[in-house]
Amino acid sequence: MSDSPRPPRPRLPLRERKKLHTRRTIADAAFALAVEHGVDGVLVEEIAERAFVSPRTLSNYFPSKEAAIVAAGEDDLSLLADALLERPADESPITSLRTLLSAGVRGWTPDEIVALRAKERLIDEHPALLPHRMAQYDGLEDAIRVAIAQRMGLDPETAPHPRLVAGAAVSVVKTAIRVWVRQEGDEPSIADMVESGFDDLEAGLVPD
Amino acid sequence: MSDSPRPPRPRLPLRERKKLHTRRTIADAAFALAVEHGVDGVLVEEIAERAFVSPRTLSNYFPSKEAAIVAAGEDDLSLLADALLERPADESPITSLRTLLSAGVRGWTPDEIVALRAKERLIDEHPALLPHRMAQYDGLEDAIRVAIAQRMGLDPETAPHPRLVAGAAVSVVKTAIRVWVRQEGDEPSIADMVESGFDDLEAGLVPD
DNA sequence: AGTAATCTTGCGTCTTCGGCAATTCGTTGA
DNA sequence: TCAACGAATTGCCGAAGACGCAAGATTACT
Repeated sequence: MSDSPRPPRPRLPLRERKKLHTRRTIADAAFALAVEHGVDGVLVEEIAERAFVSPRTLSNYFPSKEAAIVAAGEDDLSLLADALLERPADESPITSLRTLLSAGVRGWTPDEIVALRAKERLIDEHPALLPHRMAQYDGLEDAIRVAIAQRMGLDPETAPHPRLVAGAAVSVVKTAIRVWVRQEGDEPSIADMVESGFDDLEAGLVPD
Repeated sequence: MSDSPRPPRPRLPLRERKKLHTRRTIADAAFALAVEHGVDGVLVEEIAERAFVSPRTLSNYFPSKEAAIVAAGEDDLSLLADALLERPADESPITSLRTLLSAGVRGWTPDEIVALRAKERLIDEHPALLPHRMAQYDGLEDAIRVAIAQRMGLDPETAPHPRLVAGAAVSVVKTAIRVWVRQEGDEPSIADMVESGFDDLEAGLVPD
């Protein structure tokens, strides 16, 4: 373990960090209240109050109550993108993604996992949330696509391959989460499911 | 061409057909007006009027103006599901999907293709529409997943494989559309792109 | 034909979304 | 350190939208 001179992680200016914090606070408040009272049982006013901002400010951060709720617990996509770019240049995209995504998932704390389950249940119960969660997955896909295209020296907009890889990888994560949420206990873990999902992908999706 | 005794396609009762028709009329009106005046340049009242229903009725069909706009031109998922179940039992899911999806896409009329391009542009310009389009793709994925699981005798809820296959197949379609919309001319066709997307998938998504 | 089930609609109400302008807070350069 | 600039927060307010409810119209069933 050499302490490699970590490329200068440009520390965010205070203003940006504050924005991030506000955004998270709002999302967490929205999510907690939604779990407690149901999606339509909570007013944006209440969410704003719990997050110590005005309703007007909440509007600046999220275009809708639903978007705020779903945004809770989302992890930072720029980190994933950075990590993707730092993988060995000769590694295949799928391998990079397998490594990073399964590690990322494995790194979730028990609290985060509990929250995830709650979030899934909430979404199942409130169809109005679903579009926003799907848009979130699409955002993840975007981040992956752009990073992969960059790694491969392709145009992120028009190259099909990075899009496919990103879409498939996101499907693996989505599948792992959805199946995991529906199963009885906590085993197999989400990370295990991500791994086997990638196995399936790399085998060309042939049944068994 | 033997006229195979097509399993009795249960003709929909009048009421259902009427509902379908209303739904389409509303969606088409919403889409047309949105293209013309922009998403926020059109009132639900105007959409309702053009679709010969009351605004209140529009609410019964769609939970939001955005959902109505995006619903325009969506094709019937039950048809795809039926078709999937009618494929030879020994065919692999991926092969079935390749066949049906590329045929489906190839069957789009020029008008539908023009509309598709307009729809994509509209969504690009109006981020509020994106979540709803994503939810649409998720609906397609659901239909595929359930049919595949049924074909394979698996539980649609908890079996990972059908979810993965469905997700990957939808990614192929999504990719084909998005790339096609961004390219200069109309060639290669969307159907060609679907085919090569499946090639890529079946090869395990290895780069070239 | 007559009854039951389902759709449509109008009305009223509550909520949300976002423009605008004033204020507060963070950043930057001297 | 301080001043000047840029950015975020907030209050106010109006325009729409979403939906419960109940009455009337339409379709389905026997």
